[in-house]
Amino acid sequence: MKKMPIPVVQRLTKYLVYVQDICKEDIVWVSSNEIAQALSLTSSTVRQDLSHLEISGISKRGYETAILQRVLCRELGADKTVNAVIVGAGNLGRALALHGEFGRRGFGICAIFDSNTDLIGEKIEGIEISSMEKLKEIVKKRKIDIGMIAVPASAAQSVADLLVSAGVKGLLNLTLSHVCPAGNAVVVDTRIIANLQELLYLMRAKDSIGSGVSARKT
Amino acid sequence: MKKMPIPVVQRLTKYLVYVQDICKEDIVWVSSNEIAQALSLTSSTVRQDLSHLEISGISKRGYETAILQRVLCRELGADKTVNAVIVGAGNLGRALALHGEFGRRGFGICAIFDSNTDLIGEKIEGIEISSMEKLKEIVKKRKIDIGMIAVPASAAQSVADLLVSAGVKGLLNLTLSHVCPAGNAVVVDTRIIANLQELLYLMRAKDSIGSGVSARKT
DNA sequence: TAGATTGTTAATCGATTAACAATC
DNA sequence: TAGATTGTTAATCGATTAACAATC
Repeated sequence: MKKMPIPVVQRLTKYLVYVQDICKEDIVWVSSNEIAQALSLTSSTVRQDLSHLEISGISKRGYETAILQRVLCRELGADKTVNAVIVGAGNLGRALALHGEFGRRGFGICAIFDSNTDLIGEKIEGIEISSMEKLKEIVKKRKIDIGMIAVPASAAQSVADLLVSAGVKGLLNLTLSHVCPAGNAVVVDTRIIANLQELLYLMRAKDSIGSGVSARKT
Repeated sequence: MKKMPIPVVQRLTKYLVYVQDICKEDIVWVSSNEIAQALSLTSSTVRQDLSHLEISGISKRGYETAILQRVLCRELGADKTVNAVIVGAGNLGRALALHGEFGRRGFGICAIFDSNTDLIGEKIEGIEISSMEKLKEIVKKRKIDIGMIAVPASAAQSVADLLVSAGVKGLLNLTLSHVCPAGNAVVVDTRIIANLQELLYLMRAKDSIGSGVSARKT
């Protein structure tokens, strides 16, 4: 029951989205095979993953969608609101603040910080941009758990350190550079640009566009 | 030399960012151990990964940063510009269009599409928002390779199908729902929200915040 | 009952780590 | 030369897949 492997956790987040969808369509039962089909997985993987949860399926029917949704929510912590702040009020930071999905998923953006003093006081979605000097105070006072780093790559590490010293427990790094997990905070990278490069590699691997480097060896 | 595992490709993108950084600082040599330290890896992993590349290090010195950078660029296709379009001119789509990092990394945003006719004609960073009806034509004419999906989750699959039928070879899915790879296009998910849930799980696993569900079993 | 689907164990597959000879 | 670092092989570790008895 304890300590799921990361790949399992990542798939659970997919199951949750899918199950929420079909719940809305009033589908009551779902089998491991249906989940697998919908998410391009195998039913074996799905059953293996779900075995980490406090849920039992029923032969010939599968899993009750409502229960599955509830259990997944609880396991992923999606049933509680978590307080987060965004550092960096550039395009990315703003998009995050404006992106309604966070709120819907239980992530409450409590504040936005930026080092550009011209921006201080401006409001985004009702959330005021504050100065970096106030970060520590606000994070402490409002019991912020998560900091999202949306600053230029070169500032990422110092912002991470500041957030952790202010008491944040988890960091979402939207930068493309590596952030060393200071203290015992956890860091997860979003890696949008790395994802694009990964995509490019997969595309070329598939039908060998480009490069044309014929593995000269011997 | 062919077909690297995905985890290796993902790390190569990190190496590239790091090596570009230290190149700018005029550092000429870097050892597997230094790379490992900087990116929270082991030197063994780094050497294993670099063995997939057409590069040789030198005992006692390591790898020449300039060469390493060049080889990584080539391997990841980061040395050529790739044409991409964004579908969805909401907050996320706009942030992507405005995010200079794409351009700097060789991803040229050629067009933005949206189904909201009120937005057609508006310009973002000099790129005009076009109607969905023009997608096929523009993708074909401008030889677009990559489509970024920044629409509501419910529309993701149909947008994906449209992009693929227009000739796109790769899809970056910014939605939180699963996109089935149509045709032989490749899909990579960014999963920002899933990343947040993963982060939350890791945070709780670390110092057991929340849940408090004591694995009742037997 | 017959057939479908779970839950779980065992087998396979793949990735990471360790170790060490080669080499600069 | 001595010591550091590569490149690579082998060992370990972990995740996915296959298989199948249990069960509804």
